[in-house]
Amino acid sequence: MKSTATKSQSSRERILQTAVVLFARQGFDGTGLRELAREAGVNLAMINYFFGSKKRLLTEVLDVFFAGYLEVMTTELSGEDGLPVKFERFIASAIAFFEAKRHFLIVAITDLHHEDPEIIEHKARWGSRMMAVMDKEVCRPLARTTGTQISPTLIAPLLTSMMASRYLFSPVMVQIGKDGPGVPDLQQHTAMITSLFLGGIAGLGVPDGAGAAASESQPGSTEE
Amino acid sequence: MKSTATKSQSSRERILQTAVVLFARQGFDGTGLRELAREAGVNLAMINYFFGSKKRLLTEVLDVFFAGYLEVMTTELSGEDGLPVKFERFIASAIAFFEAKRHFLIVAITDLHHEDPEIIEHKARWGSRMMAVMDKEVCRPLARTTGTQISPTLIAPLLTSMMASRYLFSPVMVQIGKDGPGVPDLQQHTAMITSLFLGGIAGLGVPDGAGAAASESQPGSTEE
DNA sequence: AGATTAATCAAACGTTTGTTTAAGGTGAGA
DNA sequence: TCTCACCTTAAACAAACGTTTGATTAATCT
Repeated sequence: MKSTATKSQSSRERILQTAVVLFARQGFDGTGLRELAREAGVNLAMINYFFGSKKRLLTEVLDVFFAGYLEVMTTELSGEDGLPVKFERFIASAIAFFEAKRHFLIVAITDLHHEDPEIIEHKARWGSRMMAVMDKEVCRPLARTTGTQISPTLIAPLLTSMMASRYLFSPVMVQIGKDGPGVPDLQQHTAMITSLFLGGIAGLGVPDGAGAAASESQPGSTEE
Repeated sequence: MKSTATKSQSSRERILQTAVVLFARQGFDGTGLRELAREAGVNLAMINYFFGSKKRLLTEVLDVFFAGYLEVMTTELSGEDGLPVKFERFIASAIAFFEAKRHFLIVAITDLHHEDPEIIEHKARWGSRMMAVMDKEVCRPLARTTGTQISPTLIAPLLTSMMASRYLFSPVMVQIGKDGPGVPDLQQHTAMITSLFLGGIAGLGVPDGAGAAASESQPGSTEE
């Protein structure tokens, strides 16, 4: 049973396309090279012939995702518009990118814990560049106009996690949805995150309760 | 080099405690039973003696996390208080629980993609119970008071992902933080999420831009 | 045409995998 | 002392792992 990769592609491309699907479904360590070769319709030795090692195949998968995500980030967050406009653009584009590269996203996030120094450092290099963009385009303007100090290492993972939640949980949610509420569609997901991120649940029409004092406890100025 | 498990615990407990740390660090498939036995200071055969199989060991780890998280959810979200108060309580308790059981959290989320039907169904059983609580205590009151229809399969993963982001990204963020902005502490993380979830970035002092029209595009009523 | 290169293949390399077996040890109750 | 249930052990099992080898094909260049 072949996966999405068609026979017309080159062997190298076929391996990469099949790999990301299997890695997303079974994990990196849970996917054997023989299974990958079989699904991709290539000989086992071709994988190491083209990629050198299994680990290097993983880094290529990661590069595809991080390069694309960084570009979305750079494109949508820079400019002269206000933060709400920037965020609305960014969230829409990022989720669209996640949808298109959903398997790459899952591999990138669920293999985040891989303690292999080579892999960790590889991801950290991409991460640093994203933090720089976030800091320049979001955190500094925010501090300048409102005085609120937020670290990019706080806001970036937070926003990314929100947008990725749909894909991280989908295997389980699909199973739940068998005889429960269906999985919400993409537009709902995008609208919900945009609305929530810009206005919180207050933006959904929830009146401020007595506990809304949380908005006064300024983040970014906590002593420890 | 022994891990956190001390020699005074029973072998069974020592295996479980060591397993969750290794699973979180290297993944389920990336952790061998011999390595686990060595780190826990027990004989290899003891693992299958106590747990029957490696897979059953994983389900026990998952049960610890899901049972605790479901309890937090049930406790903090029920009652007569308004939604903002409930959410503030829930976020504080949930993050405290995540911090205490951080390794269990990482295993539960990063192994979400395991396609093994037995594992998927196991997680779906817990998930269904959480969706029920979310629906009863959050989605229904929200629909009653504001008319906004949100599916629990949308809000639950979203909120969980926000709170878990700190732990999901920490391996990479620690590496980045080596010579960049440090990793924000726990209070900042909690305050940020509470503030953001209740009031969005508008609650941080950001004035509504021209693009804040997103708050008007009601989620939950999208046509496809 | 002959030489060179990239691509593909079957087969085997030595390890490591999860699991099982059979034999022993240990301490409490009879 | 014997027993019985529980715990622990070393050794072995087949299967799967990532990687390498040497030969063969097909296309490109001289």
